Amino acid sequence: MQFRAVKGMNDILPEEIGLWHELERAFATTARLYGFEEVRTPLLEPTSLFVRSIGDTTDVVQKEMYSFEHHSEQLTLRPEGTASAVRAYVQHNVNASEPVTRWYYMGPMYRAERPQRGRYRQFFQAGCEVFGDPGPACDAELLAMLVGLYQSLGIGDLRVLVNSIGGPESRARYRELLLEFLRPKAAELSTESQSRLEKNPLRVLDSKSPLDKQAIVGAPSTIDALNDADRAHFEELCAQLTALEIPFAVEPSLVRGLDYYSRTLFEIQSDAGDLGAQNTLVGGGRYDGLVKTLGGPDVPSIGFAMGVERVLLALKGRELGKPPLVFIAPIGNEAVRAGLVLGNRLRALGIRTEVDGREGSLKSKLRRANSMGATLALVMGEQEIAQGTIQLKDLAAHTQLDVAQSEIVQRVRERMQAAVPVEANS
RNA sequence: GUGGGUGUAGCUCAGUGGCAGAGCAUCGGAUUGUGGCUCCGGUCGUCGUGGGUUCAAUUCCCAUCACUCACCCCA
Repeated sequence: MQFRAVKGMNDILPEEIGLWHELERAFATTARLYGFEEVRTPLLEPTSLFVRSIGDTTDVVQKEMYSFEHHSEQLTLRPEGTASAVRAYVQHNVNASEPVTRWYYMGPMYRAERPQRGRYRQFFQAGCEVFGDPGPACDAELLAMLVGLYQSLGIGDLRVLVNSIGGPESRARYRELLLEFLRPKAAELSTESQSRLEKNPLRVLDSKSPLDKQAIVGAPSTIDALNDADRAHFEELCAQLTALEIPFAVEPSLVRGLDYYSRTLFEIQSDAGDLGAQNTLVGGGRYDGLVKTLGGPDVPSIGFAMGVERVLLALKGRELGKPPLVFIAPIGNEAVRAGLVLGNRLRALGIRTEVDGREGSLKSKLRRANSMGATLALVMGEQEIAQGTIQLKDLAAHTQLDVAQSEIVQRVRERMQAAVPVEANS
């Protein structure tokens, strides 16, 4: 019996982990730079948390959650991060100790969708949430942060899309406007859209069905239905983005699928790298009513989540240098024992070291040293042991010299000092 | 849930109704103990699985499973 990873869940092998580390570090560094602090919440939450926050008419809740019962508790593997963050924010009364809270998180999410490029059943999200700031300044700042992050990673072809669906009042009004527009055309819509027309008419807007695209031509835009306060919020956001010199487009068809959003919605897309049809790197928006919905105080909030695998796809093709390494090649038992001791002395100095204790020819060991991208090789054979030396080989320069055993650590340290520390690119 | 594509060596893929192939990787040799390039050689396969047609199936047919891309939806 040959075991395989569960469908839609991927192993991340050492070959690709370097890019993950780079992205994780870049995201965390950027988020901290903007005043965010990390939170880690459980992967498992009460099922009702997601039903309440995401909405029971959404696809995520209706057919994509990994839910089960354990000792008569209904539990779900988190399909997204915002609900958990809000739950933790409310549970710990965070609003009582500070007026504004900025959190970031990273971790796996679970949705039982049909996998394809850029969409997996276990996938990683990196996200930020701001509690207690009604915006629009923090809305603009989030977008500035994201654009800066992607640019610093070298991802090109960025498209920043923004929209506003307004608060509850504007949203209700828009719903009616849209229904008035669509009802006469109901027969022209795709069957999916027909069935959800009355339940969730906004979803028709971002349908990719040609029928629906045709039908919504000339439809009222969400912007048209905004009340004065919502409109002022959105217009100021646009002005701030312009001031920050962030190119953006107002996209009236941008309506997020999760029910909790209000006012600002945004999305950043790219066609860089190997991204397939799933070209949305990050999506987010404001959810001013969610904290209250989940039993907390009336605190306005905004957040985003980016798909880590998608950002990685956008980066694909980039090579990372291997971290510097000292490769110890001892021949014979006596040399291997000495090599083990030497290896630990070097590691104690923070020098990444591999000891090749295998039986085998020196040639095979040096071949491995080379394929590992080692900076230095230390040859310890009969000859060296006999004369109390170790041969220090510089793999790149093709030079070698015999060094007394008593001096080898010092010599290696001098050679490796120029090299980048292990953490920097591993 | 719907539709398309692909399953042959560790990887990327050729190929044929009649002995199973290449490149890369790996291992060894050319150099008794010296890596990158070069040259020579070796190892590695139930040709996804099950059934059918046939003297003969990896090839043709049917089924099935897996992977993959796209739709839906989403990050």
